[in-house]
Amino acid sequence: MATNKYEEITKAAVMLFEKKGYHATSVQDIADEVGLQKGSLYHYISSKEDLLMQLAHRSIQDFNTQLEEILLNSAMSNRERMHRAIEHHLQYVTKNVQLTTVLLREAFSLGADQHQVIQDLTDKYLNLWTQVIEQGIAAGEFRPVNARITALSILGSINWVYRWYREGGKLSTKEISEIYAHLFLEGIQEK
Amino acid sequence: MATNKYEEITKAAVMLFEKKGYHATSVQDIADEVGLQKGSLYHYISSKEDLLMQLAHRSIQDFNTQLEEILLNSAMSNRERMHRAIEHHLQYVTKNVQLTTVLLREAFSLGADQHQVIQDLTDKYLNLWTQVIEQGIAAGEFRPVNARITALSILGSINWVYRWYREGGKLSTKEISEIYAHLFLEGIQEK
Amino acid sequence: MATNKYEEITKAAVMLFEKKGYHATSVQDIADEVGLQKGSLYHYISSKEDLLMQLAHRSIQDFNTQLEEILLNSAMSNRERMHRAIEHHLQYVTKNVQLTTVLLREAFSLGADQHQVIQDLTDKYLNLWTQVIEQGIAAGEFRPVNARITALSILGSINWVYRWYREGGKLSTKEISEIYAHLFLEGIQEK
Amino acid sequence: MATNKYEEITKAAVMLFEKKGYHATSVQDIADEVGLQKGSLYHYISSKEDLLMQLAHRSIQDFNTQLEEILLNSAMSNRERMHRAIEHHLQYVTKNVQLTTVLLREAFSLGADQHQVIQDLTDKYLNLWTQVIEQGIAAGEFRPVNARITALSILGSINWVYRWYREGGKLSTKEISEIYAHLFLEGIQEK
DNA sequence: AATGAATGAGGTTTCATTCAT
DNA sequence: GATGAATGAAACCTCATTCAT
Repeated sequence: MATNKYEEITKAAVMLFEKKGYHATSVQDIADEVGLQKGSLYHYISSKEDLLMQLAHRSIQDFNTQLEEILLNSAMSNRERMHRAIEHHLQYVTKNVQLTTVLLREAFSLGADQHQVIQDLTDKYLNLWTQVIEQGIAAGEFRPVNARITALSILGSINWVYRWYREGGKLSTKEISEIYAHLFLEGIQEK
Repeated sequence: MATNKYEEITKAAVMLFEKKGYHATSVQDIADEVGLQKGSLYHYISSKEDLLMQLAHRSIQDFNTQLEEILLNSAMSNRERMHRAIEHHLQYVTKNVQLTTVLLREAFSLGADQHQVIQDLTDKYLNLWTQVIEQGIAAGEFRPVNARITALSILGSINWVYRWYREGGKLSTKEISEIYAHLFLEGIQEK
Repeated sequence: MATNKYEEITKAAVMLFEKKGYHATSVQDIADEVGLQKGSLYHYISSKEDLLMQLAHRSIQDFNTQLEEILLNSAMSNRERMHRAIEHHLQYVTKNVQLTTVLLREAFSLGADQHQVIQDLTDKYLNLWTQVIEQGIAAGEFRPVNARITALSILGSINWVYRWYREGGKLSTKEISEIYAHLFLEGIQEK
Repeated sequence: MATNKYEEITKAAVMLFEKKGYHATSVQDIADEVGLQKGSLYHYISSKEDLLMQLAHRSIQDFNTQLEEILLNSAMSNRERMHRAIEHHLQYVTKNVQLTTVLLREAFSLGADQHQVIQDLTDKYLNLWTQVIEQGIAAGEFRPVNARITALSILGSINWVYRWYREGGKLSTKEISEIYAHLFLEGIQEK
């Protein structure tokens, strides 16, 4: 099914990094998983850390691309944008729990330079969210909240999902999205 | 200055685990930090992992104790309880960022058994939050939301704070609390 | 000269375990002996203990195989069998003093599980000897002695040889065998 | 019951050395056993190795003393001497299995110098046995066997008993002695 | 006599990576 | 492209011993 060996290695790494953690996964483990010798892996990857980097990078890029698309759609209100952003984020997390876990839990293990690259892309993602909120406030759709803190709080909330979501649970991704969207838009207080 | 060597070791470990991560911190690093030989550390700790365990355990216990106190206070409405719980949680996180980081980021590095102990305490904490929400719903204070998912979303949000909070930032802990409390209670939507 | 690195390691280990003892021999010592880095040894062995296990196992297996062959030879009287068994045992001990020493002196250093495996094979060997004696009694060739104790006493005696035998001594293995065989068959008493 | 602390330590060491082996027994283990701190032990012993030395020394001295007494008894025939020597040796082994084990299994762990001291006393013991046999041959009581090899074979046999003897077994020490004495004097062959 | 903190050397093992074949 | 031998640094931990109190 794997179109090529690198993809295979990548999949094995995601799976193992998620299951055992980056540090606890040895290059040997990955080699075993794809049926190669340890040494042979190095025809495809330049280092274990680089493998992690590629994965984290791919994941955060996906998040950014996805959010940019939503923002570029001029037909939506900011309320709708927010709703869609939450929905897409959660969809990505739940459809790619392992990869998301690698990004959110393991990227910290990267060396300072590489980590900074991921950090910058993460900041960019945060900024896009902040922007949606600011636009919503400007348009009178949202209350005049602190946009950055609010973005951080929403993102923290929906990122956290990788920690508890398991496929085949009671609620569909769609249902979870609705709960989250409603929560952030309306709050829990009875009016 | 240190009243007790074990506390000193504990502090060094928290600091190093937060800065470099558990795996990247060697026993040598800790020994250097407290001015002991590597071997001498083992008069105080039984293993590096146990050191991590003690720290994580202490932290999650603190969280639980704190929340239980709020719940036992019968004079409050559930709305007030929620508000106070958010405030206390954030206060703990911001006053103990390093320790909280060790709990939330590094506990995963514990062996299965130890990790389960922490997990169980964490679940207990989640259940206490869920309980507040359920009581609020029963009392007509909150909308009839899915209590567990809502608890998870709020907790994820306020836990995430360890990832971006830095002492001396623009906002005080109190102000951050207000933003979070308002968000979860009222939502961001303009009425 | 070595056809195979693992054999080389094995030989070095036998030599060192015999000379210095298992505990006093470090993995470093073995590595030095074969001209490898400490870490490189682990391409060939899974642990120092396993190395000991392999050696002990090989040795006791040899003993068993050898004795079984004698027992399967139906052409012999039990007196002849006993004589041959003593001779072969002594021949193995004197031709493989180092390996025998590892088996008899160091197997105790194995962990409980591994040690039990060796113990079971040793018991099996004892049982084969007991069997020869019992058959000899049944056939009227031997006096009606306690077969098990007698087997233990003979085995103790010929095992002990590893403690004093040195190549190039006054007596040949053959001569030593004759002395032992005569002793156990006839006793020392003048008739 | 212990008349003094040193005796207590000595007993603990014998027990532990026998159970776990000299190397696997830590000074901590011994301290725990007698209810002292590790450091406090050194008021009584000069080193762990010295402790082993004292025990081995005591044991081999006992063997020698015992045998010398038998030899000094001029009233006995050499046949009787041999019988008594076997009986006393076995009695010592079975009454002091732990201590005998320490002598026979662990003395090898002593440093070269100390080990030589034990070796010399052991050689002396062997010589006493050889002497009995030689006297018996000279007196026409024994066949003209190789006295040293015969002594080694008998000693090996009765030393080996520490490997399988367990208190409360089917046979009494007396019965075991008879079997051994008979074996070496008469052999197993039916006349 | 007893403590317990501290040492420092040494032990086994793991592991990412390289490279000749 | 694949192997697998080899590296060498670093990891965690143990332990006999010392010594000031």
